[in-house]
Amino acid sequence: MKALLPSFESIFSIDCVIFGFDRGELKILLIERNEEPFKDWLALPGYLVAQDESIDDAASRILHELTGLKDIFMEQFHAFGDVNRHPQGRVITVAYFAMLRLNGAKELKPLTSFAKKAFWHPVNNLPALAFDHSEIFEKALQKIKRKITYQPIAFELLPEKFTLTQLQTLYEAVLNRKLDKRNFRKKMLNYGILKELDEKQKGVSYRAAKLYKFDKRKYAKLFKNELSF
Amino acid sequence: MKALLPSFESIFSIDCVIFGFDRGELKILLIERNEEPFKDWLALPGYLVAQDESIDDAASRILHELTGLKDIFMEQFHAFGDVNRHPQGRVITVAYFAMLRLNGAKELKPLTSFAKKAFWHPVNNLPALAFDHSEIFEKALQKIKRKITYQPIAFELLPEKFTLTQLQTLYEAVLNRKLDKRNFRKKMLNYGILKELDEKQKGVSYRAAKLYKFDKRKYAKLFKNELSF
DNA sequence: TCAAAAGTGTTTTACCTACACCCATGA
DNA sequence: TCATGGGTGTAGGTAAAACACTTTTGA
Repeated sequence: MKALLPSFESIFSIDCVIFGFDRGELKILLIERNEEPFKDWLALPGYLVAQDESIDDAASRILHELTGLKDIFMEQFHAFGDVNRHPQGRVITVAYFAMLRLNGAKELKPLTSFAKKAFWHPVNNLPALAFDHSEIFEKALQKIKRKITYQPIAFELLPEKFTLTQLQTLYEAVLNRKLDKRNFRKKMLNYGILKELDEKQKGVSYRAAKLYKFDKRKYAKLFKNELSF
Repeated sequence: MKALLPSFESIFSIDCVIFGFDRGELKILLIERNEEPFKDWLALPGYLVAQDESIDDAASRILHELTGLKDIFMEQFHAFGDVNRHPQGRVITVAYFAMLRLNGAKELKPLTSFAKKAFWHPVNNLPALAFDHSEIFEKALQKIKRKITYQPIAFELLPEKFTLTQLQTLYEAVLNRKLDKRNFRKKMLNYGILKELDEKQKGVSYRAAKLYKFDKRKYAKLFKNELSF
């Protein structure tokens, strides 16, 4: 029966919007393309999916090959399928996003010649990007803005130990507005998902702040309960 | 330059999860397939996308051709791309959902022979579906459960004029639990997005309830403001 | 007059918001 | 000793949750 039917192959791609947070600034990961179309343009890390890999697997592989980053948990957020989004024909793309801590020297090094280089760029003043990647980026930004208000995804962006001020700065960067310090701290501590450490910041020329850790165990418990109506 | 590059065609599909609400029961729209693979199976309305149509356009066309329904606003919610989800080869699918009022005789009539028929089926006790459609349906259900708590999508499912009890029954069906009548009414009326009509229910053998309309103008104003942190 | 659903208020508790000053530290 | 960010409390308003009885209507 199957033999009577045609057999399909498909061309489609994955694009990744990877957010990082560094010295108070929200950034995303870009590559410089080394192949047509859009050779030499800046673009989101993205490439075609192989016939024998699931889209989730493809996302991990592509990110790794183009940037050197591994074991990043990405979440799918939208498929982009305008007819002319790719100059060579019909290629839809499935977009993923992730949040990533930039604690120091996570090296960015493309493993293929498809990308000349990979680098972090502040989300403000992004240059024009290849394909419809600017649109994809905007949609991802909207997504995390919303998501950060009901899930503590922010912790992915910080080093393991962080101060409340760092956490607040991050929220302010994502939401793009100032928050009240006292209210912010109260609310965060009330969630009960922070572990206070017996440790303080070091190497600052002012009063050292307490360090905190994100308590994944408590978080899991908290968010098992569905949102209330 | 372009001529040097290969030109792509792609095979991929759209599947639609259409929710309806009828006499206190949440339902979805299914078709009975008339073609291989999965001939004679029940499935979500879905088909392959043409090369020259965007995925949003394809979703509308496919729903129309398989069920006769037109001008339904659908929202994309997820792409499914496991390697073996389609027995004929690599076919990823982009899934859309919509909520729809079933006020009486919206006729379901496939325009192509691809579907033998289209019909509504209660979401409880769904039979096995073709491909990975059960998984797609589950994801859509999760999606609207969450969405109904922060956006009044429920109104799409009700007739233009409805009673507060009907509205509550709908929320209870989607969320799958009982809600407090007084709190529900207070909350709904407080949103200010309901217009009270000078009309009452007819043909019931008990005290007739007031009818309400959804006030789209006020709703638009309310939800322009972003969620507060 | 009965059955069935409509309709209605209060209290308690939790959370949000706005707002300003002293403290600890290293340079 | 000074500059810098760390750290703290309160009052008022709003919304959520819990909870039970009376009213209206048609059969």
